[in-house]
Amino acid sequence: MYSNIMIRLTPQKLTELVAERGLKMTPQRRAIVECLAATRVHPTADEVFMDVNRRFPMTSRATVYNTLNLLIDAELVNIIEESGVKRFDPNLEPHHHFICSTCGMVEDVEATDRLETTMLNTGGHQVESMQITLRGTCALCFEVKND
Amino acid sequence: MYSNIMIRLTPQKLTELVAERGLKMTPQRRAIVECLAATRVHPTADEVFMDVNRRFPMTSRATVYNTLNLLIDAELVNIIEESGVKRFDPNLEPHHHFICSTCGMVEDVEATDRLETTMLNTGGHQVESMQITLRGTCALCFEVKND
DNA sequence: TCATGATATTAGAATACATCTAAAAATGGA
DNA sequence: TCCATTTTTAGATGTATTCTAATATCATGA
Ligand SMILES: [Mn+2]
Ligand SMILES: [Mn+2]
Ligand SMILES: [Zn+2]
Ligand SMILES: [Zn+2]
Repeated sequence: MYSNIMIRLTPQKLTELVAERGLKMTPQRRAIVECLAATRVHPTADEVFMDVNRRFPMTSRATVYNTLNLLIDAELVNIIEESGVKRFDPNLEPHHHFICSTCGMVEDVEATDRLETTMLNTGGHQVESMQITLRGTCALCFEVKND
Repeated sequence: MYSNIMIRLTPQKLTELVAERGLKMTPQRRAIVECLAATRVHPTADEVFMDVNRRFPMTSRATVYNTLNLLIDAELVNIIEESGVKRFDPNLEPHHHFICSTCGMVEDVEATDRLETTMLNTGGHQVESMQITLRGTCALCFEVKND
């Protein structure tokens, strides 16, 4: 379903980030990155917090938020906002998203060359990124609805 | 710059909404809708609150939020989330957005037929809408940066 | 017109998510 | 191992939004 050449945040990338910024490697940072690297569900900060605490209790929310913001700043994770919460995306491959209006599920949608070459008139602004969000009803919710 | 056939929220549409839902027409609702109908800046709830209060003091935040949510629910305004705040969009014409990473300005970008006919593989989900967000540096911020 | 019941508005409390603080703990190089 | 520096922590604070319940307004029809 997913190609294994997908560009992703990995624990190795954390090591590089820590090295090049003169930061320190800590179990919390490693646990947060391992959690992100292992998931495709675009977790919220709180979901990361709960997941990390399952394996490494007493990790604080502040550390989770600090680390997530560090990774955002280093462009090793992307951020998606939906219904007032931020979701974190470790998939670095340019891609888009489908969001289910019923269950809130966020799924990756492969980017096509056709759509990347934007024909949009952007009124003289410098465009640096393009993100497409598709909304609708996911296959599962659609099935449930027509039970 | 903007076509005048643009589909927009109008005070008349509020009147229809109020009628078909058995709601009441109030000065607050009218003022909020007039504020939205007159702007192209995609205001936040607080910006609507302040604008409405300039002409109609003592309007509460609760009423602004209630009315905005009523309009969202009736699909007479759309919502854009950016940096943890919701922005409200009375432009009902299908269109996209450019967001300046420097000043936060949100500007409409015309939708093209070419891009509307999505070629994306959506994994069997029912797609109901598609929204493109372009990010970058607006012309003004770019000019300031190269002063 | 006025009374009545339904709906809307209000100020402020409550909630949710995120950031900040400052004291304690952990890290890694000398 | 020591120590300066960085990180973590619990809880406080901030910010955006929703909730509450008392009061005000509206619209209907007697
Ligand atoms: Mn993704
Ligand atoms: Mn718009
Ligand atoms: Zn769903
Ligand atoms: Zn700008």
